[in-house]
Amino acid sequence: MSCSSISDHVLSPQIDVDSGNSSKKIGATDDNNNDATENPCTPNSSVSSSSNEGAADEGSTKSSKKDKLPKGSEDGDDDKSKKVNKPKKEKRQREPRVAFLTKSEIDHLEDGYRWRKYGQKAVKNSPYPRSYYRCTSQKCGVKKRVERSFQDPSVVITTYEGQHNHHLPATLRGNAAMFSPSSLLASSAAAMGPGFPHDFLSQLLPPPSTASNNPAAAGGGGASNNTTNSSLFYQSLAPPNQQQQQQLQVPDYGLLQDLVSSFTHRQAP
DNA sequence: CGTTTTTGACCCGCGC
DNA sequence: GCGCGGGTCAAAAACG
Repeated sequence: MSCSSISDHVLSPQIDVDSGNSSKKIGATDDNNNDATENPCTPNSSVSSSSNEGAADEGSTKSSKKDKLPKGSEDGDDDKSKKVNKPKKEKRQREPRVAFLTKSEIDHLEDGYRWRKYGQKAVKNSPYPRSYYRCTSQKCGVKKRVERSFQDPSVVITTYEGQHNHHLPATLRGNAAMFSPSSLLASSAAAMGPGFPHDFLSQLLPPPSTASNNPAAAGGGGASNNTTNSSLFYQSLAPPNQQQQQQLQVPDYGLLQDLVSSFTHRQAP
Protein backbone atom coordinates (compact mmCIF):
# COMPACT_ATOMS: atom_id res chain seq x y z
CA MET A 1 0.00 0.00 0.00
CA SER A 2 2.42 2.46 0.39
CA CYS A 3 2.75 2.64 -3.11
CA SER A 4 -0.62 3.39 -3.61
CA SER A 5 0.24 6.02 -5.87
CA ILE A 6 -1.07 4.02 -8.53
CA SER A 7 -4.46 2.98 -8.04
CA ASP A 8 -4.49 0.17 -10.24
CA HIS A 9 -2.31 -2.28 -11.78
CA VAL A 10 -3.11 -5.28 -13.52
CA LEU A 11 -2.29 -8.28 -11.64
CA SER A 12 -2.80 -11.69 -12.64
CA PRO A 13 -4.37 -13.77 -15.14
CA GLN A 14 -7.66 -15.17 -14.95
CA ILE A 15 -9.48 -17.92 -16.35
CA ASP A 16 -12.47 -17.66 -18.12
CA VAL A 17 -13.64 -20.57 -19.39
CA ASP A 18 -14.41 -22.40 -16.74
CA SER A 19 -17.13 -24.30 -16.56
CA GLY A 20 -17.35 -24.53 -13.18
CA ASN A 21 -14.70 -26.30 -11.76
CA SER A 22 -11.97 -24.20 -12.46
CA SER A 23 -13.86 -21.32 -11.77
CA LYS A 24 -13.43 -21.65 -8.27
CA LYS A 25 -10.03 -20.81 -8.60
CA ILE A 26 -10.48 -17.46 -9.70
CA GLY A 27 -9.01 -16.02 -6.98
CA ALA A 28 -6.54 -18.14 -7.19
CA THR A 29 -4.70 -15.92 -8.27
CA ASP A 30 -5.16 -14.72 -5.42
CA ASP A 31 -2.49 -15.81 -4.62
CA ASN A 32 -1.65 -13.01 -5.55
CA ASN A 33 -0.83 -12.93 -2.59
CA ASN A 34 2.20 -13.81 -3.48
CA ASP A 35 2.65 -11.12 -5.36
CA ALA A 36 1.37 -8.90 -3.51
CA THR A 37 2.84 -10.16 -1.15
CA GLU A 38 4.65 -8.03 -1.53
CA ASN A 39 5.13 -6.08 -4.03
CA PRO A 40 3.06 -3.52 -3.56
CA CYS A 41 5.20 -1.35 -5.18
CA THR A 42 5.74 -3.26 -8.18
CA PRO A 43 5.18 -1.19 -11.12
CA ASN A 44 2.87 -3.49 -12.60
CA SER A 45 2.41 -6.91 -12.14
CA SER A 46 0.31 -7.88 -14.73
CA VAL A 47 -0.63 -10.74 -16.54
CA SER A 48 -3.21 -11.42 -18.86
CA SER A 49 -4.84 -14.50 -19.65
CA SER A 50 -6.44 -15.05 -22.81
CA SER A 51 -8.32 -17.75 -24.25
CA ASN A 52 -9.05 -18.17 -27.73
CA GLU A 53 -10.86 -21.05 -28.51
CA GLY A 54 -12.37 -20.73 -31.55
CA ALA A 55 -10.94 -18.16 -33.35
CA ALA A 56 -14.00 -16.91 -34.35
CA ASP A 57 -14.41 -14.57 -37.06
CA GLU A 58 -15.58 -11.23 -36.57
CA GLY A 59 -18.81 -11.95 -38.02
CA SER A 60 -19.66 -14.51 -35.64
CA THR A 61 -20.76 -12.13 -33.18
CA LYS A 62 -23.68 -10.95 -34.89
CA SER A 63 -24.74 -14.03 -36.34
CA SER A 64 -23.95 -16.10 -33.51
CA LYS A 65 -26.83 -15.67 -31.38
CA LYS A 66 -29.68 -14.00 -32.37
CA ASP A 67 -30.04 -11.08 -34.12
CA LYS A 68 -33.19 -10.09 -33.42
CA LEU A 69 -33.69 -7.40 -35.73
CA PRO A 70 -37.17 -6.40 -35.61
CA LYS A 71 -36.86 -5.41 -38.98
CA GLY A 72 -37.98 -8.15 -40.39
CA SER A 73 -36.04 -10.29 -42.02
CA GLU A 74 -38.20 -12.94 -41.21
CA ASP A 75 -41.40 -11.73 -40.31
CA GLY A 76 -42.83 -14.94 -40.42
CA ASP A 77 -41.45 -16.34 -37.44
CA ASP A 78 -43.89 -15.71 -35.03
CA ASP A 79 -43.61 -18.54 -33.06
CA LYS A 80 -40.99 -17.92 -30.95
CA SER A 81 -41.81 -14.57 -30.22
CA LYS A 82 -40.85 -15.19 -26.81
CA LYS A 83 -37.41 -14.04 -26.43
CA VAL A 84 -34.07 -15.28 -26.82
CA ASN A 85 -34.01 -18.06 -29.11
CA LYS A 86 -31.35 -19.39 -31.15
CA PRO A 87 -32.30 -20.09 -34.62
CA LYS A 88 -29.07 -21.33 -35.74
CA LYS A 89 -28.09 -24.74 -35.12
CA GLU A 90 -24.56 -23.95 -34.80
CA LYS A 91 -23.53 -23.70 -31.31
CA ARG A 92 -22.14 -20.41 -30.59
CA GLN A 93 -18.56 -20.21 -31.27
CA ARG A 94 -16.49 -18.62 -28.68
CA GLU A 95 -14.47 -15.68 -29.57
CA PRO A 96 -11.08 -15.05 -28.30
CA ARG A 97 -11.24 -13.72 -24.87
CA VAL A 98 -8.74 -11.85 -22.88
CA ALA A 99 -9.00 -11.40 -19.19
CA PHE A 100 -7.26 -8.80 -17.13
CA LEU A 101 -6.96 -8.41 -13.48
CA THR A 102 -6.85 -4.84 -12.55
CA LYS A 103 -6.45 -3.46 -9.16
CA SER A 104 -8.87 -0.67 -9.03
CA GLU A 105 -11.60 0.66 -6.94
CA ILE A 106 -13.86 1.26 -9.80
CA ASP A 107 -15.52 -1.58 -11.52
CA HIS A 108 -15.82 -0.14 -14.87
CA LEU A 109 -12.49 0.92 -16.22
CA GLU A 110 -12.46 3.17 -19.19
CA ASP A 111 -10.65 1.69 -22.07
CA GLY A 112 -11.45 4.22 -24.67
CA TYR A 113 -14.57 2.65 -26.01
CA ARG A 114 -18.10 3.21 -25.00
CA TRP A 115 -19.89 0.36 -23.38
CA ARG A 116 -23.49 -0.24 -22.58
CA LYS A 117 -24.38 -2.48 -19.73
CA TYR A 118 -26.82 -5.15 -20.71
CA GLY A 119 -26.89 -7.42 -17.75
CA GLN A 120 -25.70 -8.28 -14.35
CA LYS A 121 -25.62 -11.57 -12.55
CA ALA A 122 -24.48 -12.72 -9.20
CA VAL A 123 -21.43 -14.85 -9.23
CA LYS A 124 -21.69 -18.10 -7.51
CA ASN A 125 -18.63 -18.09 -5.45
CA SER A 126 -18.41 -14.44 -5.03
CA PRO A 127 -20.42 -11.89 -3.20
CA TYR A 128 -19.81 -9.48 -5.96
CA PRO A 129 -21.97 -9.41 -9.05
CA ARG A 130 -20.70 -9.73 -12.57
CA SER A 131 -21.61 -7.07 -15.06
CA TYR A 132 -21.95 -7.56 -18.80
CA TYR A 133 -21.16 -4.77 -21.19
CA ARG A 134 -21.41 -4.48 -24.93
CA CYS A 135 -19.75 -1.98 -27.21
CA THR A 136 -22.25 0.66 -28.16
CA SER A 137 -21.23 0.64 -31.76
CA GLN A 138 -23.61 -1.34 -33.78
CA LYS A 139 -21.04 -2.80 -35.97
CA CYS A 140 -19.00 -3.86 -33.11
CA GLY A 141 -20.00 -6.90 -31.23
CA VAL A 142 -17.36 -6.75 -28.65
CA LYS A 143 -18.44 -7.72 -25.21
CA LYS A 144 -16.89 -7.16 -21.89
CA ARG A 145 -17.46 -8.85 -18.60
CA VAL A 146 -16.49 -7.17 -15.39
CA GLU A 147 -16.38 -8.79 -12.03
CA ARG A 148 -14.59 -8.27 -8.78
CA SER A 149 -12.43 -10.90 -7.29
CA PHE A 150 -14.06 -12.35 -4.31
CA GLN A 151 -10.81 -12.73 -2.58
CA ASP A 152 -9.46 -9.38 -3.37
CA PRO A 153 -12.14 -6.87 -3.56
CA SER A 154 -9.71 -4.45 -4.87
CA VAL A 155 -9.08 -6.53 -7.89
CA VAL A 156 -11.37 -6.22 -10.84
CA ILE A 157 -11.45 -8.91 -13.44
CA THR A 158 -12.25 -7.63 -16.88
CA THR A 159 -12.76 -10.05 -19.69
CA TYR A 160 -12.94 -8.82 -23.26
CA GLU A 161 -14.56 -10.92 -25.90
CA GLY A 162 -14.28 -10.20 -29.56
CA GLN A 163 -12.61 -7.42 -31.34
CA HIS A 164 -13.60 -3.93 -32.25
CA ASN A 165 -14.33 -3.27 -35.85
CA HIS A 166 -14.12 0.41 -35.49
CA HIS A 167 -11.79 2.91 -34.04
CA LEU A 168 -12.33 4.61 -30.81
CA PRO A 169 -15.18 6.97 -30.70
CA ALA A 170 -14.23 10.46 -31.45
CA THR A 171 -16.04 11.87 -28.58
CA LEU A 172 -15.83 10.00 -25.46
CA ARG A 173 -17.59 10.89 -22.41
CA GLY A 174 -14.53 12.15 -20.84
CA ASN A 175 -12.71 9.11 -20.42
CA ALA A 176 -9.59 10.96 -20.75
CA ALA A 177 -10.28 12.63 -17.61
CA MET A 178 -11.12 9.49 -15.95
CA PHE A 179 -7.88 8.03 -16.70
CA SER A 180 -5.93 10.28 -14.68
CA PRO A 181 -7.77 10.11 -11.56
CA SER A 182 -7.48 6.66 -10.69
CA SER A 183 -7.81 4.52 -13.48
CA LEU A 184 -4.89 3.58 -15.48
CA LEU A 185 -1.41 4.56 -15.50
CA ALA A 186 -1.50 8.19 -15.55
CA SER A 187 1.88 8.44 -16.88
CA SER A 188 1.19 6.28 -19.75
CA ALA A 189 -1.96 7.94 -20.55
CA ALA A 190 -0.46 11.25 -20.47
CA ALA A 191 2.29 10.30 -22.68
CA MET A 192 0.13 8.59 -25.10
CA GLY A 193 -2.44 11.12 -25.17
CA PRO A 194 -6.00 11.15 -24.42
CA GLY A 195 -6.26 8.01 -22.83
CA PHE A 196 -6.41 4.54 -23.56
CA PRO A 197 -5.81 1.24 -22.31
CA HIS A 198 -2.28 1.42 -22.93
CA ASP A 199 -2.08 -0.26 -19.75
CA PHE A 200 -4.19 -2.99 -20.93
CA LEU A 201 -2.35 -3.40 -24.06
CA SER A 202 0.75 -3.74 -22.27
CA GLN A 203 -0.53 -6.36 -20.19
CA LEU A 204 -2.14 -8.29 -22.69
CA LEU A 205 0.06 -10.36 -24.35
CA PRO A 206 -0.28 -13.82 -24.76
CA PRO A 207 2.40 -15.28 -26.63
CA PRO A 208 1.34 -18.39 -28.24
CA SER A 209 4.39 -20.08 -27.27
CA THR A 210 3.54 -19.67 -23.76
CA ALA A 211 0.38 -21.36 -24.26
CA SER A 212 1.93 -24.31 -25.58
CA ASN A 213 4.13 -24.34 -22.76
CA ASN A 214 1.50 -24.62 -20.33
CA PRO A 215 -0.19 -27.77 -20.46
CA ALA A 216 -0.83 -27.72 -16.93
CA ALA A 217 -3.33 -25.09 -17.20
CA ALA A 218 -5.13 -26.72 -19.94
CA GLY A 219 -5.03 -30.04 -18.46
CA GLY A 220 -6.42 -28.72 -15.41
CA GLY A 221 -9.82 -29.11 -16.35
CA GLY A 222 -10.88 -27.86 -19.33
CA ALA A 223 -9.79 -30.38 -21.37
CA SER A 224 -12.88 -30.53 -23.05
CA ASN A 225 -12.01 -29.04 -26.19
CA ASN A 226 -8.67 -27.83 -26.47
CA THR A 227 -7.13 -30.12 -28.76
CA THR A 228 -4.88 -28.04 -30.64
CA ASN A 229 -4.26 -25.22 -28.53
CA SER A 230 -5.06 -24.62 -25.06
CA SER A 231 -7.78 -22.35 -24.64
CA LEU A 232 -6.33 -20.30 -22.06
CA PHE A 233 -3.11 -19.05 -20.97
CA TYR A 234 -2.27 -19.02 -17.46
CA GLN A 235 0.73 -17.11 -16.70
CA SER A 236 1.80 -16.99 -13.26
CA LEU A 237 3.54 -14.11 -11.97
CA ALA A 238 6.63 -14.25 -13.89
CA PRO A 239 9.61 -12.18 -13.30
CA PRO A 240 9.18 -8.66 -14.26
CA ASN A 241 11.64 -8.92 -16.94
CA GLN A 242 9.80 -11.50 -18.69
CA GLN A 243 6.62 -9.70 -18.46
CA GLN A 244 8.04 -6.71 -19.99
CA GLN A 245 9.18 -8.55 -22.94
CA GLN A 246 5.90 -10.09 -23.42
CA GLN A 247 4.27 -6.83 -23.26
CA LEU A 248 6.22 -5.62 -26.14
CA GLN A 249 5.14 -8.36 -28.33
CA VAL A 250 1.90 -8.21 -30.03
CA PRO A 251 -0.02 -11.35 -30.26
CA ASP A 252 -2.28 -12.35 -32.96
CA TYR A 253 -5.22 -11.51 -31.03
CA GLY A 254 -7.29 -9.19 -32.95
CA LEU A 255 -8.38 -7.49 -29.93
CA LEU A 256 -5.01 -6.41 -29.10
CA GLN A 257 -4.12 -5.49 -32.50
CA ASP A 258 -7.17 -3.59 -32.83
CA LEU A 259 -6.54 -1.74 -29.72
CA VAL A 260 -3.05 -1.10 -30.65
CA SER A 261 -3.94 0.03 -34.04
CA SER A 262 -6.51 2.34 -32.84
CA PHE A 263 -4.23 3.61 -30.33
CA THR A 264 -1.54 4.19 -32.75
CA HIS A 265 -3.74 5.93 -35.11
CA ARG A 266 -4.91 8.21 -32.52
CA GLN A 267 -1.49 9.28 -31.78
CA ALA A 268 -0.79 10.44 -35.20
CA PRO A 269 -3.74 11.79 -36.88
C1' DC B 1 -35.71 13.76 -25.63
C1' DG B 2 -32.20 10.45 -26.12
C1' DT B 3 -29.28 7.37 -23.99
C1' DT B 4 -27.91 4.37 -20.35
C1' DT B 5 -28.82 1.59 -16.28
C1' DT B 6 -31.53 -1.54 -13.66
C1' DT B 7 -33.96 -5.70 -12.97
C1' DG B 8 -36.62 -9.94 -13.93
C1' DA B 9 -37.32 -13.61 -16.92
C1' DC B 10 -35.93 -16.78 -20.37
C1' DC B 11 -32.91 -19.93 -22.85
C1' DC B 12 -28.90 -22.83 -23.45
C1' DG B 13 -25.13 -25.86 -22.27
C1' DC B 14 -23.20 -28.88 -19.15
C1' DG B 15 -22.84 -32.01 -15.22
C1' DC B 16 -24.78 -35.44 -12.44
C1' DG C 1 -33.84 -36.67 -17.63
C1' DC C 2 -33.29 -33.13 -14.31
C1' DG C 3 -31.14 -29.36 -12.17
C1' DC C 4 -27.77 -25.69 -11.93
C1' DG C 5 -25.28 -21.95 -13.54
C1' DG C 6 -24.18 -18.71 -16.96
C1' DG C 7 -25.41 -15.47 -20.50
C1' DT C 8 -28.70 -12.45 -22.91
C1' DC C 9 -32.86 -9.92 -23.89
C1' DA C 10 -36.40 -6.69 -23.07
C1' DA C 11 -39.30 -3.28 -20.53
C1' DA C 12 -39.20 0.21 -17.38
C1' DA C 13 -36.83 3.66 -14.80
C1' DA C 14 -33.25 7.01 -14.17
C1' DC C 15 -30.23 10.44 -15.71
C1' DG C 16 -28.05 14.24 -18.51
